[in-house]
Formats: sequence, C-alpha cells, structure tokens
Amino acid sequence: MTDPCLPECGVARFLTLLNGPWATLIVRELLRGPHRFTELRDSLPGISPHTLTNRLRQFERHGIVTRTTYAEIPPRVEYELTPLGEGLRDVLDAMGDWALAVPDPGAEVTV
Amino acid sequence: MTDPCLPECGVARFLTLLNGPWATLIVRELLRGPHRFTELRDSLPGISPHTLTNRLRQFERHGIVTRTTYAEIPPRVEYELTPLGEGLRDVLDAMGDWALAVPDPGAEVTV
DNA sequence: CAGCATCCTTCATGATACTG
DNA sequence: CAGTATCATGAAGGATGCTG
Repeated sequence: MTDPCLPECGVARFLTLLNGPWATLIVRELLRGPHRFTELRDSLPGISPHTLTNRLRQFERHGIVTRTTYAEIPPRVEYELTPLGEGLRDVLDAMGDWALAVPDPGAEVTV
Repeated sequence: MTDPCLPECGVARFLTLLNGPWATLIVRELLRGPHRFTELRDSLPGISPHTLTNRLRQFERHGIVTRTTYAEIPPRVEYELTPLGEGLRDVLDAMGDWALAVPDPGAEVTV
C-alpha cells in the first residue's frame, strides 16, 4: 500500500498506529490498568514475547504508552497508557458495541 | 496467531472482520453511500482491483455489504452497506475523533 | 523478570495481464 | 465495466534459544 491516507482521513491515522491483529488487543488490556510485561503476555493467550515487545515499542514511539523501569531484583517494568492512549477507550467501546450486533460466525438462520 | 479472541471480547471480532489496512478504509468510503466497483477503486488511491475484490467478497460473506448486479450493457454492480455495516459508522467516527488528538507524526514540540 | 537474536511462516497486498 | 489469474513482496507474527 503506497499511501492510503486520504488527506482528511483520521481513520487512516488510527489504522497506521494500531496496525496488526494484536495492537488493539494489547491496548484493550492496558485499558484495565498498568501491566507488567508478563502480565500482558499472560492476559493475551497466544501472543509471543517477540510480538508483544514490538507492539509496545511502537506504542511508545507513538506516545500511546509509557514504559517505566524499576531498578529492582528481579527487574520490574510497567506499561501504562498515556492520556492519548486512554482516549482509545471510546474507540474500543464502539467496537465492542458494534460486535454485539454481529451474528455468531457459525450461526445459521433457520429459514 | 492461534486464537486471540478472548471469550467476551467483541473487539477481537471486529478485528477479525475488518482485518488488513484496506478493510476499514473501504467501509469508510461505503458509508458515504452505495458505490460501483470503479468508483470505489478510484476513491481509494493505490488499491488494486485484486485487493478490492477480496475485501468486498469477505464483507459479503460477513453480511456487512450487499452486492447488486444490474444486467445492463455495460454491466453495473453496486456495493452497499447492510444495516450491520452501517453500524460501523459509530466505530469509524470514534476513530476519527481520536485521531484529532494525535500530534502530527512529523510535528516536534517546541520546548 | 523482561526481554533480544535468529529463522521461518502466513497473509494482505501489489503488479501485470487478460476476459465475459 | 467489473472483474479473474498468476506471480511476487513485505510486514506481522510464531518458534526457539539465550541474556542482563
């Protein structure tokens, strides 16, 4: 894709920052509060540390998430949404509301 | 990704149905009204007919879009959102609202 | 605990050419 | 006009193993 971002299209910007299947799910988990790396990994069944790291780094770069390191033994790192990241709650809520109207994938209508 | 869909997670369902960079942008265009194939292609700079076809077919299968063929010469086909697809307007609006708060990617804060 | 390094797979997409 | 067919690419993701 060369440049799908039509000038006045905020949707495209959202898609650029929350790309990939996991991005939005990570944000969803962080909306419940700050998480340590392992907590996030355990809350997202199937995600690999590789992917989790990549997504979190991208979120940091985009100012959606803050990363706080505590110099302890064992080391502790906490990820937390910035105010900007918190603003995603409305979007995620809208997704959830919409999904309620979606018929179950396997459900067939009895004609 | 094996199964990112946590049981009560409508967000995951949304992501499954609107996957890929183009999906949401196509819906965004259809929210403006019914479109012919060529109209959609021209409204989405950079999209290939291959991709456009694939996305539209998937939307059809998921009940988000209807495809209507008119037996004319030259042939005419119109794509239109179903009520379910129309329901995505709220989600897209939320994305757009959020994006307004995102600092411009290249913009540096003058300290 | 919180990652990083490396290699490999999958999938949406792109490019190009062709048809009813 | 509205696609389909074929081949190729690139980025997200997965698997495994290792480190400060």
